[in-house]
Amino acid sequence: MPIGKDFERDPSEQDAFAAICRTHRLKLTPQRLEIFRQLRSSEEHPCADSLFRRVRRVFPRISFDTVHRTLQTFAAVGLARVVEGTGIPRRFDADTTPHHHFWCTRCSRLIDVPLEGLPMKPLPTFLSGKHRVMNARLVLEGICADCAEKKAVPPSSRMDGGPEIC
Amino acid sequence: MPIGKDFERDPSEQDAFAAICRTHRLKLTPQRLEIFRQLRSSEEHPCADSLFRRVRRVFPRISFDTVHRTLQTFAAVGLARVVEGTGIPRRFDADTTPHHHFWCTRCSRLIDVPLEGLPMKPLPTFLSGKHRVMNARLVLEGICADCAEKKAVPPSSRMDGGPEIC
DNA sequence: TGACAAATAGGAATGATTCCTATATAGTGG
DNA sequence: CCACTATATAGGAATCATTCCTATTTGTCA
Repeated sequence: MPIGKDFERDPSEQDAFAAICRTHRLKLTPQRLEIFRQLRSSEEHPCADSLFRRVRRVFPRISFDTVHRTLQTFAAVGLARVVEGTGIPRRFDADTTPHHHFWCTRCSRLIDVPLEGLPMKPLPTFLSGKHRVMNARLVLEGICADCAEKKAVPPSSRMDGGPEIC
Repeated sequence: MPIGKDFERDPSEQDAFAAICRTHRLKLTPQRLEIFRQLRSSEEHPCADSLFRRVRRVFPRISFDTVHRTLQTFAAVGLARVVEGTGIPRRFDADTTPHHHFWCTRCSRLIDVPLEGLPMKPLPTFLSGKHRVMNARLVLEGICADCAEKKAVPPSSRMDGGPEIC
């Protein structure tokens, strides 16, 4: 979905981004603006390294960490979304019957969600008549009840050495 | 969903697993059986390292690689599913309006899927009245049209050095 | 303008995953 | 039951994404 093109040519682009930054109390740095521009103008759901290579053409001294961290910031304030690659180690399920999962983004716990809660339509065999669909994953993200309770207690202070996250 | 307990006590467990292995032309090794047992009897969607630590109690000399590779094999033949952590680098999307994605498991391309294709019900605010839901991700997995075409050509033999996966 | 909190650059450290190679073993046919 | 072969395993090394650390720089606000 090409949101990018119009935004790119819009002379008030910087103003718009400035407003968004102000809303989220983010400092308006030229690096951030460029990272945002590049992300907005790309349609292929880029990874941090891909954006790093592009932004580096404008800011040759920018570090990968800055790009990566900025993207995380964008995701945290709702300026972007993480589509794939949540960063946690691969998690397996022996139950191959259709069901969904809830993922606690704080403790990484995964909880089964039966289909009754969120019934899914039969998957299309082909997307746009071209791409073959083999499988689907629906993950609800949020904070589990346990984490909501003990939100003030950092994991490192737990007596049992912290939760078994997987 | 506790599939595990019954299976664990079932004396024909080994026979069942042997049959499955035969179907998929996998050799029936004691390591594989034990990994399968442990995965089946766990309800927390474990990662490879967690299973490695458990299986090691039975096979002290087993290597992490064996556990990890075996889990991948199970996923490939449908004996297990990968719930989270697809192993690819984080991918970002500046389009935060509700939509889904199709992920080509061969070339890692991500393609937008508009809601019209698979309309999603409004998300529950709380799951089981306890877990707060903030977001949802629906990813359809499969093989994209491009990859289906050039299936016989390994990526390394492409003249352009392979696709830009992100 | 000056002070301060936040952000950046650069590099090092971490952690998951994959690769490599020698050895072992399950499955198969004689 | 034996030998053969393809497959699987153990162990360690290499790779790759991500995160951490620290000194320096820079927006922002008074």
